Amino acid sequence: MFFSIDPNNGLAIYDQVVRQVKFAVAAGVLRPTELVPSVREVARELAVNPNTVARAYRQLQADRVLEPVRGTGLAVAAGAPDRCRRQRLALVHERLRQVLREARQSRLDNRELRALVEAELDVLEQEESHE
Amino acid sequence: MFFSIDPNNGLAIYDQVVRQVKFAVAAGVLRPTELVPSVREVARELAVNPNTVARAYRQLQADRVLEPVRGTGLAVAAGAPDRCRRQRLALVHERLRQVLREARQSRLDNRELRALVEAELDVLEQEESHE
Amino acid sequence: MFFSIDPNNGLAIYDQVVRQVKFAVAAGVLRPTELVPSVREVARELAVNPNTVARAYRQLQADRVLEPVRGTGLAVAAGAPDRCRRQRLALVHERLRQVLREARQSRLDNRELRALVEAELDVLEQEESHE
Amino acid sequence: MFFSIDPNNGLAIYDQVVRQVKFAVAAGVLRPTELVPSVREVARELAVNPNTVARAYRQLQADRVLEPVRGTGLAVAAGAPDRCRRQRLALVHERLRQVLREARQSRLDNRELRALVEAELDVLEQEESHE
DNA sequence: GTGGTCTAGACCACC
DNA sequence: GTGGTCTAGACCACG
Repeated sequence: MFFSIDPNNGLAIYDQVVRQVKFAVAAGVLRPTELVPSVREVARELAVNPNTVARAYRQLQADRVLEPVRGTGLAVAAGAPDRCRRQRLALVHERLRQVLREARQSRLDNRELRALVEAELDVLEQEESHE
Repeated sequence: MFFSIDPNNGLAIYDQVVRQVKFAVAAGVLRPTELVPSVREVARELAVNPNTVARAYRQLQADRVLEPVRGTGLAVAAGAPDRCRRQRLALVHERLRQVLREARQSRLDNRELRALVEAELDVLEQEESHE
Repeated sequence: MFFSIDPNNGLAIYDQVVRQVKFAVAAGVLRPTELVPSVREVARELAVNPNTVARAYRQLQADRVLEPVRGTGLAVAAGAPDRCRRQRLALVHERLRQVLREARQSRLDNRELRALVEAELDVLEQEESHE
Repeated sequence: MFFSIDPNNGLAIYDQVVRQVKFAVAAGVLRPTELVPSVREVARELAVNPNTVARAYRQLQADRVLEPVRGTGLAVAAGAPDRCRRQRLALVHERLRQVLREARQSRLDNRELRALVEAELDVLEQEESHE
């Protein structure tokens, strides 16, 4: 599936779902008119309360990423990929900025920060290659 | 002064205070036996409720970074610099990892992520040179 | 219910709650995965401010006795019974030692102290049999 | 000297001083008309703020254990030994009861409690013989 | 409904 | 003046 949740992310679970759906749409993994998995299905897979998924889907409808198809479910909206692509960088940027800002308060200089980033990127790459 | 709070940090205010005190101790800005500014003083400067600062200071006592000097205030504990230095990297790492993990889910590759990081580092540097 | 508070205990209310939860877990009255009564419920029963109970529960989380179940409440943690059993004697010992130390300063000898203890134990037994 | 303070006693420092003076008077270590050491002297010996000792002495005057001798200092009052002897047991009893009450809540039975008390009495005896 | 955070303001003990 | 405790009540996120 598309989603993986980390309860200790700092981000609310419903927000993680929202963001990941947007990422999937931006990346073309989910295409316009395509149906997203049902609230219950996602809830089961993520071992999360259905209300939480429902809330994420509600948010995604408000953001015009999903739209209801009567009697069928929720589908990716027509203009969604564009909107999501535009948001994607901003979403990541925003969080990255907060973290780097704090890192600077901790008196780490740019060199040390770059090293940190590289170390983490390596970890991520390893995780991915193991899958 | 030492502290600056960002309400949209994702982190609770009391947690930001905790982290910044630890950073200050790790960096040697606050030295053992030195008194930290009083709850009321910090609360005034940050325009925050004294209870919020008190909670941060309570947490810092639990973490053995601060210790009470009866009727006088809170002082940096003896072994605190070591403990804080050891924690500093971990604290930053932790948050950085979460953000990068999400960034990868957004299907940005390492090259793009590095560009993002560099862009943000530049922004930070400019901010600092303007001060 | 589990808890009973004595405002003139010398101990802070939140601390009494902390200790009693630990005792209950040590005694097996509260078992792992079991939910503790909610902050609001305990607050109502003890006629105490919810924040006070919340503080106790926060402390118990820091001590890894309780752990959050998102949106559901707080549950007894897996390793908690062991931890609590190990702490139980120490907690009681600690307070007992302080009192006996003072009692000796009052120049009561061991014989008189034992008599005092026996007298109090009798009182307690009577109280309990009356219930 | 008469006094020894334990900052982690749970009891306020000034209260510990009050109680110990009463104990000393009850035991005849301090006799009527005898001068007690000056606030400054006690404060120095206990490494405590003079205001704290002053407060204790104020309390002791209110309790008619000490009385001022103009231009000289504070002396043990005439009826003080009787009053203190009567209070002594009550003071100790009170604290002992609280501790034992908590101990029972921790589900220790009388046998275990007696063992605890004996263990602590032994510790105290050793401490005293070492002095 | 749950806990988490924050605000506002009280009182106390200690220095 | 200091920190510690407690109360009262608000808002939010999550289920």
